[in-house]
Formats: sequence, C-alpha cells, structure tokens
Amino acid sequence: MYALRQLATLAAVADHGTFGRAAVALGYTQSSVSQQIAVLEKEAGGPLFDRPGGPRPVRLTPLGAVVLEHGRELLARAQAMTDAVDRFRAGDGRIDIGTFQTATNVLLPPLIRELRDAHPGCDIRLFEEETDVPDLGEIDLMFFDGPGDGDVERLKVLADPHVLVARPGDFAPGPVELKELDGHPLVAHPAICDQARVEATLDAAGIAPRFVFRTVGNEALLAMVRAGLGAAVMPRLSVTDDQQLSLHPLDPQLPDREIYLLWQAGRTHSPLVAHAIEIARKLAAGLT
Amino acid sequence: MYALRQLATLAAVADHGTFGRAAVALGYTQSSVSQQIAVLEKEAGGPLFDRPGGPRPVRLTPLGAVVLEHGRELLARAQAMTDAVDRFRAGDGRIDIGTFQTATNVLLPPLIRELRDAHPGCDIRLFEEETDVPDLGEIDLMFFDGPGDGDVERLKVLADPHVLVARPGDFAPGPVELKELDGHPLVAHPAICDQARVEATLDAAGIAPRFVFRTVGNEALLAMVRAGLGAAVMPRLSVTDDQQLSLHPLDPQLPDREIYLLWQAGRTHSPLVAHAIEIARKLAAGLT
DNA sequence: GGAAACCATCGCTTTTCACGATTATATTAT
DNA sequence: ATAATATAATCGTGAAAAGCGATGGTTTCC
Repeated sequence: MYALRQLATLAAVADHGTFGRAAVALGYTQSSVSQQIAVLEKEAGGPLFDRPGGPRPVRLTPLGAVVLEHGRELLARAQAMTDAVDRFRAGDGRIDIGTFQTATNVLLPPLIRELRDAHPGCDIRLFEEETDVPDLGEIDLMFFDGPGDGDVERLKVLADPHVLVARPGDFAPGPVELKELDGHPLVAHPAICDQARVEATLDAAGIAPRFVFRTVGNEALLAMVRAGLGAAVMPRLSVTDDQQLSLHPLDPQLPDREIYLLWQAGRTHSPLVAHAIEIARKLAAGLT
Repeated sequence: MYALRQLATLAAVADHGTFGRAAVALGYTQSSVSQQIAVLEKEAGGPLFDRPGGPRPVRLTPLGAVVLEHGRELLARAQAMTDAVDRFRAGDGRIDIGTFQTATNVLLPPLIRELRDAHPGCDIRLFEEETDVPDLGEIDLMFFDGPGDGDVERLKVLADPHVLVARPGDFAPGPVELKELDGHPLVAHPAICDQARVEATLDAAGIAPRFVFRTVGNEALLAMVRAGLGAAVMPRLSVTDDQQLSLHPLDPQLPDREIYLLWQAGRTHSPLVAHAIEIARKLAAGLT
C-alpha cells in the first residue's frame, strides 16, 4: 500500500529536480528522501528516476511518470479531504430536520434564520411528515408534539394552549366550560398525535362531543367552523385569527400541546446540529 | 497527513460494524484497529464513530461520514494507481517514435505490427520531422539517417545504397561512372541530412553536378526526372520503381545511406520501448 | 587534478506499529 | 440482582519503520 507521505516526496523531487532540494523543501534530510524514493521504487517494481550522477538533476522514468501522475491525483484528493473536514468543523455541512405544520410556521423561521447567518454554506433539509411515532433514524433533529420515547433526548420548545374556535355568537364571550362541549358538534384533526390526547382528556372527563368532520389541514378546519359545521378545539398557534371566528379559553384548561425538539441520545452531533440545538434552547427560553 | 492504511481500516469498520470484525477481516487485532481509528480521530479533530458500548455496533458520526466518503475515494484512486502500474509493467502505455519518410514506409510497418500484437493496449505516437539534428528530448525512439551524436545509443537498422535515377536511354544500362555526373543536371533534396553527405562525397571527388531543382518530396523528385529536368542520386528505398525510370548503380559506389534507431543513453525505458528496440534489432538482422 | 554537486548506504536513535493481556462498559440471559 | 457475553480502550512490550548524520562513490565543471 502506497503511503501519501512518500508520494508527496516523489512529487517534490519531480518538482525540484534533485533529492537534496526536495529534502530541503519538505524538511527532510537527503538520505530520508533517498530512502523514501527507494521504498516507492520497490513497491512500483522499478526505478522511478534516472540518476545521471554528478550535479545533474534526476529525471523521471516512464514508470515514474505513471506513479507521479496518479500520486498527484491522490495528493489532491487528500488535500480535498482535509479541506472538507475543516469546513465541516467550521460548521458547514448538512442538517436534516423533521418538522410539521406548527413547527414549520412558528419555530423554524427564526431557527433557520440564525443558523444560516452563522453558517452560510450549510445545507438544511426539512422532512415534513405526519406521524404518530417519531423516527429519528436518518434525521438529526425532529420537532414533535410530545416528549417522544425510546432512546431520545428532548427539549421542550413550546407549550401551546388549546382554545375553542367557534363562530361569534355561538358561545358567550370569554371562557367556555368543557362540559358545554358534551354532544356539541366539533370538527377536528384525525385522532392522532395531539388530537388523540385531547380526546382522551375529554373522554376521561366524561365529555363526548359529536365529531362531524375530520381533516388534517388547519385552514380547512377553520373554514368548516366559519361555515357553521361545528366548533373546533385547536392549539392556539394553529389558528390564524379572523373576525369570522371567536376564540374562547376552556375551563378547565386542557393540557397544553407541547412541542418538543427530539434527537437520538448518545449520538455525536455535527457542529451544525449542536448549534441548532443551542439556538432552539435560546428560542424556547424566549417563548415560555 | 492521512495514511491510506488507516483509511482502509476506517472503511472496514464502517462496513463490518465493529472494530473486532474489521480487525479479523484485515488481519489486524482489535487493539490495532482501535488505535488506528484513534489516530484518524486525532487527525480529524473529533470522533469518527459513536461507541454505544456493549455488544452494539459502532456508528459513524457525521464527521466520520465525511472522512469515510473522501477516504473511499482515496482508496479507489490508490487502487487505480497500482492497476496502472501493473498495466505499465505488463507493457501497456505510450511510446513516442520520431521517424521520416523512408523509415515510415519501410521500417515502421513491421515494427508497429509486431509491437501492437504484443501489446494491444499500447499507445504508439509518431512524430515526423525533417531535421538535421536529432532531438530526443521528449521522444523515446527516433529513426535518423546517420549515427547521431551526443549522449545517444544507436542501432544501425538499414544500409541503403545510392542509385542514379534517370530516364531510360539517358545513360547506358548498367553502372554509371561517378564522373559522368560532373556538370550533369540533377534534381535533389535540399542539402541536409543524407543529401549533404552525398554532395560532400561528390565534392571530395571533384565532381560538381549542376543542381537544377531541389525539393523535399521523393515523388516530386521522381516526377522531375520523368519530366526530363535531370537525373537524381537517391537512396534505393526512396525510389518507387517505374517503367519510365531506369536505375543505375554508381561506380564507385557512394557511401550507403545508413538509417539508425537512436535513443537517449542512460535513460530507463518502459517495457514497451525496450520491446520496440528488441524488435528493431531483430528487424535489422533480417535486413542486412 | 581538485572542487562541487549529486545520490547511496551505514549505523544509530526515535517513532510508529502491532500484538497480547487486561480493564471498563453496556446488553442480555438467568 | 447477577452472571454471561460482546464490545472498545488501554497498557506494556517487542518489532519494524522512519529519520538523521556521516561517509563513500560518481560525474561534471573549472
């Protein structure tokens, strides 16, 4: 197996013309250069330089030219490698973030903004999936509306209170008691993630609303409310305010929808990911 | 400077999942693999693998992925290099040959034929130059109509006798005495190379033909002879025979035009060049 | 013929490499 | 809980390689 150090010496000899000058350029002694070339020649199976003797410069043999050509290529790749490592350590590189609607709209913009400012060369990829089980397999960070489970570290980023969304006039202004929802027509998300927890809480309180429509889109739900299909219990940040809608706190309050940032425990992060977590931590502090 | 051996170990660990299995695959011990990875990690400035501990496989860190990606590239290039060296030693590669008209027509075809048969992958480049001074700077072998000079090794390939070319009837059939050419109109090559030697010989014998036309092309000269412009003294192999031409030996004979194969002395040859010289040697033996 | 500019080689020291044995750690089975 | 198991890290030792300085041998130039 060729050694890069020896190939660098070969290139230096080819550049400088003599073993001695190459040695000076590289900080070796002439004898070391002589031995390094000897090793290469043994490995290549023939002389790489013709040594005319006397004060004349050595000259590449055809075999030497072959080895040198490939050697330079190798050295360039090696340099590219150290450059890539340096860039990586400086924070460039890639970060993959899993996210979902509310996180995308509320949390990601300031996070990505700050991350890009600090690392202009970085490559941020977003993966938006509606899922009940967080999958951190190939993803660095993931926003999730729950603490997740398994071998995961977490950061609670946001606690989003649930509100009742209705048409103005359907309820008296101000808080609405939970039990008023018993039998009331509601539109809602499919019963996964946060919605599943909401319904479990209502169920535990013996309250059974009448779910008249389910869909995944926030805007679609709000449109249904405006159309009078029913009210909706939604996290505050999922609601884009509107004069055709009135928002009511619930009494008693439902548990907040908690948004966490999750990452696989025990995994070494790139500087980019580490920085993203720091930013998220700062962001979370500002939001609570 | 990264070492290829360690990068190969890195790749093996990534492939096999654990240090121990990589060690088995490469014929190292586990501790050696551990140390090699440690060296790489020191060089890269951070861990390349997460070690979950226990019987679980190690896992590349993002930094490790960067190093591995470039490392594999390097290893592939190194393999390409050893392959190239092997091909070279097997006789592939390039050979540059300097030549000229007669050599191209007479000597090169069998030479190249045999060379290509032996080394189908080789790259033969011809450089056709009319020159008085052989320049072997960047050329492996050179045909030249003289022994050359300087730091050169040579092989006499061919001795080509000079003949007088005239229109039938201009001279009596059979040998022509040199002195008959004194004052006779001749067409000839420019007075370089072999032609210079021919004229020097005539001059030494006190014979001064009348040169009525000079040009470099053999066919052009013969056409002039046919047209009755004059006779020509040419090497036999430069003449393509013809019923409109009659060839006469000269009396006394002029020194043969000698064609040599030249190469720079003390230069290590590629197997291809060495083989070409061998073939030429055999060829020369068959031609004399 | 001597000086100068080369490369090769030798003996020695330092560094690196590899190994085996041991230790530490985390999972899995009991 | 405890033992068994599978893993990586570490330590000490011996071997190999690398590097250095000195020396010797060539060739060219003056």
